[in-house]
Amino acid sequence: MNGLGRTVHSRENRRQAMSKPVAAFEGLGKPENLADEIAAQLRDRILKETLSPGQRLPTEQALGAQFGVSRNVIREAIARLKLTGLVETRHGVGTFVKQHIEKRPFEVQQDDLLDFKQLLDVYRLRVEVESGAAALAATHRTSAQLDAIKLALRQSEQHPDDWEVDAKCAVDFHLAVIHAANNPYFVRIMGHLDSVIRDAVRTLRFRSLGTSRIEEIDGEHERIADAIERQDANAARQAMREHLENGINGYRNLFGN
Amino acid sequence: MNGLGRTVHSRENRRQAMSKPVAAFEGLGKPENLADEIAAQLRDRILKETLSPGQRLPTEQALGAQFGVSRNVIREAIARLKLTGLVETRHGVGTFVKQHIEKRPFEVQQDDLLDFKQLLDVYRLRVEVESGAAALAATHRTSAQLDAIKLALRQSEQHPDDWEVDAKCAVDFHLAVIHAANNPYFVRIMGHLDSVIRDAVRTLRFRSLGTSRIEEIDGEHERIADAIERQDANAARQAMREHLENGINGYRNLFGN
DNA sequence: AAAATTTAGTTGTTGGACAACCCTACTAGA
DNA sequence: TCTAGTAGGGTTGTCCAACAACTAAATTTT
Repeated sequence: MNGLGRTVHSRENRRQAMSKPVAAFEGLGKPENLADEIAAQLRDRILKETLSPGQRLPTEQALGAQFGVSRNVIREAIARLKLTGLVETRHGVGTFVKQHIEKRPFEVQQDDLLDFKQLLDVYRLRVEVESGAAALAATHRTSAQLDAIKLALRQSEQHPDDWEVDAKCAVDFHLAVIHAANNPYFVRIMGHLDSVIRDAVRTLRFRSLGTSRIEEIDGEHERIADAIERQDANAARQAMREHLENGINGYRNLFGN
Repeated sequence: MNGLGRTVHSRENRRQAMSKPVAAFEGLGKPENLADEIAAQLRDRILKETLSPGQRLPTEQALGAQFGVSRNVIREAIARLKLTGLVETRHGVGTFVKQHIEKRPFEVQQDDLLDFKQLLDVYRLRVEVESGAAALAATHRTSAQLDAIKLALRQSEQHPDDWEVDAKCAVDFHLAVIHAANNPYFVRIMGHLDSVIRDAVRTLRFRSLGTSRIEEIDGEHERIADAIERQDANAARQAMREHLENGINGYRNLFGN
């Protein structure tokens, strides 16, 4: 044994499974792709199991034999790990687990968000970032951006009945605030966090508690917009923070966190 | 013309350049790798030039011909773009620029940080995240983690003379606070931001203004630690924010931002 | 006209080959 | 004996040619 455990599908099994489109395996998930599947498995082994920083991975040939795939697929899998900063390859020497994994780019894996605790952790990060964006918007906004914020607000108030339209307007409002910060990095990370949170909420089968809060939400949005208009950074930050925390508190009671 | 412009190195030129180790090209940067080089070029074309969302890229064969490399290299390059969320491949159909680029994982490219304005934008994000981490640390810390924070503080005070040791202790202090938040996502993104900022500071050739501030820094650290000990989240957040903003203000005056 | 089949084009995967590179061990000369 | 150079094995990087799996459109059949 060389420390990497057993392969999951023998080459023959995989071949069978792929010719019959029924696909015997795959409890849940995305693989769809041999390289993705293998990259995910290697990532798990690096993060959880016995592959410590600086340690060398088996050769591409060996990995190919273990997983029952060609060297090319292994190379693509390793390329993914390289890009995410988990490993590093040295030409003619081998592939090694990186020393400083903490430097790697930030990304939330969908697999991570299976329970409410993890969703809450991500949400807390979102609260900080978006509150900061609101504060920056207060001091850095252009007048056109302020108009966009007000517009989203007014459109939301015009549809107090229609549930879906109202939700869309709320999204527009938050987007307008973030863009008003005039900081591309806030836009980038909020885009990522928002999509991740949205997916998680869907897979955890939350149903909108928001409908019971629509008037309060409008009021909170108004306070945020006011603070941004007055260029009061601290007030904007605080208002946004309270708004976001109100949004999650309903769920927190359900889960007792 | 098919919209992708001309190739940079013909196959023959590249072959020559590779047999002679002098390597004719390489103005600056990392490529080292054909796939990396090509992935970078494709990324530029998607972000800046004429490749709009939803549009289809040329086939892998065509790209290989254009760049003068094998289809395999093109595949690895596309795999990188796929992972960073820029493109999406559909088996048997083609490769397409993704519609919602904003969902892609958060990563600061080193190329982005060439001037102080951009560094400041990233730093603002860091301020928000790390202040939030301090607040979380105040409410979520274990007693062992509080001890670690205090230890880093005391070690820093013990070396008021040694410049390098003091800097190391400061890093330890910030790390201890972040970990005390007990939220893996804060750790992850702070790791990324910190390494990016560190690199940028180096390449922009800043020299430590910090030496003139060592006593103040110790005092600010102490206020942060106190607030965390008292479990006063708002005070911790505020203290950390002021500390970080003090740290950048010296430079801001230099650049007039 | 609608349904079934064929066909062309594209990505996914494979296996083998060679180049470039690093490291170690061995050998030849001082 | 010690040092410098060389040869060799092992690993990653790149290329090539082929086939499988898949999609969409064209063609044929009903």
